Amino acid sequence: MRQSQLFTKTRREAPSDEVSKNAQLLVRGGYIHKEMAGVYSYLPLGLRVFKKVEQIVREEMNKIGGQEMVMTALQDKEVWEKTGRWDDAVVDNWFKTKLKNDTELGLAYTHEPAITQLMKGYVSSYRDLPTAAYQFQLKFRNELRAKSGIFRLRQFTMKDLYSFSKNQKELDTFYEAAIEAYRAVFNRVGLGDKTYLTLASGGSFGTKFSHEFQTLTSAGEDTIYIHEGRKLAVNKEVYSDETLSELGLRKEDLREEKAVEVGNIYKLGTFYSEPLGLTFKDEAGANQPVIMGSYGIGIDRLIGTAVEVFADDKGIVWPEALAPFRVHLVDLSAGNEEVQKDAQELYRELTEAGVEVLWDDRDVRAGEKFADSDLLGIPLRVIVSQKSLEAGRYECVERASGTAAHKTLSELLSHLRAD
RNA sequence: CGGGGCGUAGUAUACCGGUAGUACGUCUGCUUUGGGAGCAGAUAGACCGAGUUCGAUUCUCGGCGCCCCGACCA
Repeated sequence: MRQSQLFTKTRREAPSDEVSKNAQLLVRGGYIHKEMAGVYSYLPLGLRVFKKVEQIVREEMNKIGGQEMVMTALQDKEVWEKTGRWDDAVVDNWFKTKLKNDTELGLAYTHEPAITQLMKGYVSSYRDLPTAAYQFQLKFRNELRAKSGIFRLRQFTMKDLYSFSKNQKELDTFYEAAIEAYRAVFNRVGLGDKTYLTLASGGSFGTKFSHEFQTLTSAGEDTIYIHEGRKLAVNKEVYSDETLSELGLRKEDLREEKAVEVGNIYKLGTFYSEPLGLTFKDEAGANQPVIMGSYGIGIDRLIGTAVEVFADDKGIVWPEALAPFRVHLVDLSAGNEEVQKDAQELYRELTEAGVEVLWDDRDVRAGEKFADSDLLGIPLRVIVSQKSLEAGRYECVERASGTAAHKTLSELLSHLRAD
C-alpha cells in the first residue's frame, strides 16, 4: 500500500491523556483512535495487526477442533437470571439496556450462559460430545476504571472458546490440548519466552484454581511468582504455603514479577450446564449434565502486550507475525524520476511476490520518513535512493536489531521467501 | 467506589479579572532533500451551565469529560 494514500498520519507527540506506552505508540502511529476512556477504534494499520492476531488464534483453535461461530452481543436477561448472575450485586460490570417495550437486555461481558443455552438445541446424546465452539466477539465491561491503554478496556474483542464434554476425563484431555494451543499462539506472536502458564483463582465457579497465561512486562497489573525451570507461575492471589506445597514448589525457587494476563482457561464443570439444563443422554439412556470448559484470549490486550514488550525508545517493534506489513519501502527519490521509477518497480516486484509492502511514497524529507518508519515498527526497512540505484543494491535494515545489509532485488526476494 | 490531579487551536503547552502567546501540524510561495530543514505569509482555540463582577478563559458552585493511586476485575 502507498503510504501517501493512508488517511491516518503519525504524530510527533502523544496526547497528554495517554500515559501507557502501548496506547501512546499505537495512537502516535495511527493504529488506533480513542473514542472515550477504555474505548478505541482500530484504524487501517491497527486493523491489519488485529487481523494477524485473529488469524493466528483462529488457526490454533481450529487445530484442536474448535468450530468458529459468532454469537450476539445482546443477551437475554432470563438466561442470566437462571445462573444468578444478572443481579448487579453479583456482577457489577454489566452494561444493560432495554427494548422499546421495557424488556431488559444485557450487553455481553461473557458468553458462557448464552452458549450453554444455545447448545441445548444441538447437544442431546453422548454421540454429540465432545465438541468445542469459539468466536471472536466484542465483550462489554462497565469497568469502574479503564486503564493502561488497551490493557483494560470497556469494549474489547475476545476469542472465547467453550468445550463440551461427557465426563471429567474428556474435559481434562481437551484442557491439556488447549494449553498447548495457547502456547502455540504465544510462541507464534513472539511472546512465548515471556509467557508463563500461571495458577490462578478459580473465581466464582467452585473450582479451586484456574489457569492464566501471563506475559512478563512492567506494564502488567498482576504480580506472579515464576519458576523458571518448570516455566510455571503462581498468581499472587493464590500464592500461599498451601498452594506451593500442592504444586511441589519451593519459595526459594520462585521470582516475583509483574505480568499481564493475556489468556485464561477455566474448567467450568457443570456450573452453567446444571442451572441451564444442558444435558445429554449417556449410553444407558440416563440424563447427564455436560461438563464444560471456557478458554479466553483478549485480542486487544495481546496487541498491547506485544507493543509493551518489544518497543524501544524510537517506537513500536512488531514481531513479524503481527506486523501490518512485512516491508517498509522507504522511498528517498525526492523528485528524482529514475529513483522513483526504481522504487515503483521494487514495490511491484515485492507485491507480486506476495510480500506485504508499505511504500512510503510521500513527498517528505528523509529524516521524517526514517522517524516514522521507526515509529511504525515494520520489521524490514528497504531504502531506495540515488545511492541504491547506483550500487544496484538496496539498503535493508531490520527494525528489531538495527542490522543493515545491502541486497540486490533477487537477494531480497529470496530472503523474504525464506521466512 | 474512596482519594488526588487536570480540562486553552488538530497536537503539545504559556500567560492573564480587561477576550489569549509560542511550537508542531495544516495551507500558499521560494529554497532545500540520507534522521522530524530554512525563510515569508496564512489558518485555527478558552468543555457546558449557573453565580460573583462594570467586565470571567481566569474566581465560586454544579454538571460533563480525562488521567493517576487504591479498591474491584469470569
